[in-house]
Amino acid sequence: MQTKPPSPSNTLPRLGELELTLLKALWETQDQSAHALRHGLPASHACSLSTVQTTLERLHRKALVLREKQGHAYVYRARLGRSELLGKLLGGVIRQLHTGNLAPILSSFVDFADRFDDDTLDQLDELVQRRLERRGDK
Amino acid sequence: MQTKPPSPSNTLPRLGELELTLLKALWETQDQSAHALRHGLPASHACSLSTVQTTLERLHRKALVLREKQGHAYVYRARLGRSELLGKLLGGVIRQLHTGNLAPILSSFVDFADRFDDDTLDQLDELVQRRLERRGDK
DNA sequence: TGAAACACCGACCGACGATAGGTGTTTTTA
DNA sequence: TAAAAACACCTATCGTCGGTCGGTGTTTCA
Repeated sequence: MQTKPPSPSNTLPRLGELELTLLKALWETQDQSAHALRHGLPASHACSLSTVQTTLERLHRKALVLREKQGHAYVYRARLGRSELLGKLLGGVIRQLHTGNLAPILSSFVDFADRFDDDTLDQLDELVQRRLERRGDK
Repeated sequence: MQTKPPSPSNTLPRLGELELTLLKALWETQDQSAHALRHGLPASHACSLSTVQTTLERLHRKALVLREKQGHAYVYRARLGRSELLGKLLGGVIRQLHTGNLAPILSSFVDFADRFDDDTLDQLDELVQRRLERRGDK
């Protein structure tokens, strides 16, 4: 019946649907107010201003958005770019499952890329090559 | 005050700490009973047999483990390998964040690989090459 | 046949995301 | 300048989920 220190360890910053929607909106257009964000919401996520504000508050606590008083209202801005966040999340998932060597992870990802789309694997190849070259320069 | 159909859409099968621990144990040794699993638990996760059973039950509902009656007790087995699960989870995260084109995601991943370790990028290159070759065969 | 092992049910807790009303302060406007 | 609009901020409720067990009934076995 005892509740153990409720696992703060393993969890990666969980993102809800509205949080994600707002982040995406901020990636589209930086520096938006809660009001503006609310009106940019797809009809499927319509909700009150309060809800948007609370959610932005949470995002702020999670250090995923920055905000600044502009007049008497806040203006929000994503703190991480989409790719940076993605990197963080991928890292989180990977850290949960990897066991010392990364090979299975890399393999999974290549699998994923290959399955996703016909030329995704080529894109990946391209990126890796460029990265390898750049590294050679240093 | 209305609660909207609480987002069944975007979420990927969230995994708790104990769930993950049990899965890992099953990857180490297939076909274990709840009892055996319980005793294989690291001291930091010690808990009652009921807890292990409930958690396995959830894992079973999530289709992450298979089970089979052996005598009158169940014997559990991971349904997905570690890499398969990882692929699923990665796919989930990616699907949450991608916006039509995968380029930023691939780029993030290459970044990640490059930062992780000195030869991870080479490993990745190796895997991509092999995959490209295999594809050429077909 | 009695004890041990186990599945199954139900219960409770804390965390978290979504949702929103109310209050008070600031800004704008008529 | 006084009323109205826009906001931040606080608080509260709800649903879901993972973790944690106890109790009860059934199966197995010594």
